[in-house]
Amino acid sequence: MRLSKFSLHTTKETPADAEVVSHQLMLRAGYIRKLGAGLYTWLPIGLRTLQRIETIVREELDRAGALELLMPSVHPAELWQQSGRWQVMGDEMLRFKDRHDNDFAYGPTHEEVICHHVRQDFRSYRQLPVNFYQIQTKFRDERRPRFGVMRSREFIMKDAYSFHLDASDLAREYENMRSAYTRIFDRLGVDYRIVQADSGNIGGSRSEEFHILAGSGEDLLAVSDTGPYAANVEAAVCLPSSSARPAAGAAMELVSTPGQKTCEQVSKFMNVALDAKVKLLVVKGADGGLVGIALRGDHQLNEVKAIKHPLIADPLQLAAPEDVQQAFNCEVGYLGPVNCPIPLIADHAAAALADFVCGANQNDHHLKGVNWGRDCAEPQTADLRMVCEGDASPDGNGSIRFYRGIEGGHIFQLGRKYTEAMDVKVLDESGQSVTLEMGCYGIGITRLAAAVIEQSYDANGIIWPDAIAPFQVIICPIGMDKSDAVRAAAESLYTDLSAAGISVALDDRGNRPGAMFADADLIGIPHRIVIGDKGLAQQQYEYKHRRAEKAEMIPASTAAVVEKLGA
RNA sequence: CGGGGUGUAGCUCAGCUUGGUAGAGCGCUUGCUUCGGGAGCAAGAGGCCGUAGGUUCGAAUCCUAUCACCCCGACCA
Repeated sequence: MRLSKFSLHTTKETPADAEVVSHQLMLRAGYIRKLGAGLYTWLPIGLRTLQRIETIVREELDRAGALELLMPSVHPAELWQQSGRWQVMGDEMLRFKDRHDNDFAYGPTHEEVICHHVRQDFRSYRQLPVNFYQIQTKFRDERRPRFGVMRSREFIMKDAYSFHLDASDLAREYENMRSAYTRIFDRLGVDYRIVQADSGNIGGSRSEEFHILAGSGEDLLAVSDTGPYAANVEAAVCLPSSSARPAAGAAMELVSTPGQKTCEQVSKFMNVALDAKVKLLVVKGADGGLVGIALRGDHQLNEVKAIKHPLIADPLQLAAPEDVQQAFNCEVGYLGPVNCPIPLIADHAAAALADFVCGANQNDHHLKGVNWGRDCAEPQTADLRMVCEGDASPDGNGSIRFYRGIEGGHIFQLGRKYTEAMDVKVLDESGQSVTLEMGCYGIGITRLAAAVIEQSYDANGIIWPDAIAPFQVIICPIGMDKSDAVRAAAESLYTDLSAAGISVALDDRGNRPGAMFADADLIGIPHRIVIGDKGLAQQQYEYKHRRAEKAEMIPASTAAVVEKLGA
């Protein structure tokens, strides 16, 4: 491509409303332009990178045996009403009416539509298993779009859906997709981790996320420092301590703690460590009443775990202060497990404490030297807390460290959640009607482009991995308009590389060298060839890799350039 | 959805407190000189100051409403 004809719009200044590096660089390098909140135009150079990502995804999914199709982005409401998600989805789903006053949604995901297709066309187990995918624009009306295309409202996603006669075949395909994703992320050339995940609203059993590690990532990952364990903190398991609870050593004692309501205040006031204290949260129970959750003072409640507990209401709701006052006859700051008037669940770590400090269920008072089983009932225990850095890894191998990640892919074994609601069945070998097992597998295409940049840039701009660069190599001729030799050499190299099927850009815009180099660095082309009279006099081109400190001279031949590109 | 902030030239912003009819840098056009890390000089083009009301002799500036966008939080197949 000749840059003089490529409509490349780079800028020196960073647009004011870009927070993260990838967003700033994509705007500056002319990859994207904002149309509205969470809405972006992909300019020609940006689209080239996007299409290269799509190509990798297509190649690996095709290789894994998935079939590409294309579903509508506009969905009739009936389908979503049938699955029950018309009500569940809330404002995140963009809804509108057509001229006949019928309800529609712009598809945020396609489980309903693919289920509809499969129930229409699939009759027999002989037609299974099957895995359909599409690469398509989705819309989710995010409450707060941000970080450019990392969290936009309209975005391009690869979504795949597989259907199976039984759970074991679903598990087989899940592994198949998992390795296809591994190949995709390997080919993208990024540092990523596969982490155990919560399946969220979409439901289902097993679920893993593919995260690109980056400090600006929105997700926190708990990763073992020496072992293979990795999980999104939402899903990270906290095991009970292996050592037995110490024996009670102190007598229970009432302490006056006027005005000391938070754990931090009490800890300071009584001069006890935060992790020697038990705090009590009160939430709505599944039966409509109140439930107490006991946590160690330094721990935080994990809401995802909490709502899965049978006694706790989903969604999680903190009890109103008036309701707590009524049940405990004291204020929220002084609650504790001793004489607790409501059902109580203790996190493993809180239940492992002895001689602990807690609220006395009496205003302006706490208790110290409290022991489970002696001063109050042995509690029902559960894993309810957020994992902490330094915790033992649940697989018994190493301890937990935190990383930030950008979710680039997510794979789920959905089971029958949707196929049951949507009535997706075939006849099996014995002529029995069977509800199918379903899996779904997503990759955020547009987000990946930004995520790669978050991991690969420097002060001068983007540094693309070869696999997804918009051009492999850029030719920068110095003084092309003045020197016939330079022009001839640049044109001939450009023609040769193009003919060899190499994706090449020729900067024939007539810019000064500094401007050319600055643009080449900013847009992130991995290889650069500079052609000038000085070098040509020695029969040499100058070669520089985008990551290299210094340029080097190579023989002025197409073969020498091709060799560099392959290296 | 709660809290905070910003809308002035293509971009980044100043001007607003104390009302008097609009500025800078970058970019763009033309010419000359330059030409290995975003060149210099000169001359230009470009803005109903987000929108609608109101106050005033007079509003970018004060008031009200509204819209858009950004940040923090909550939320997130």
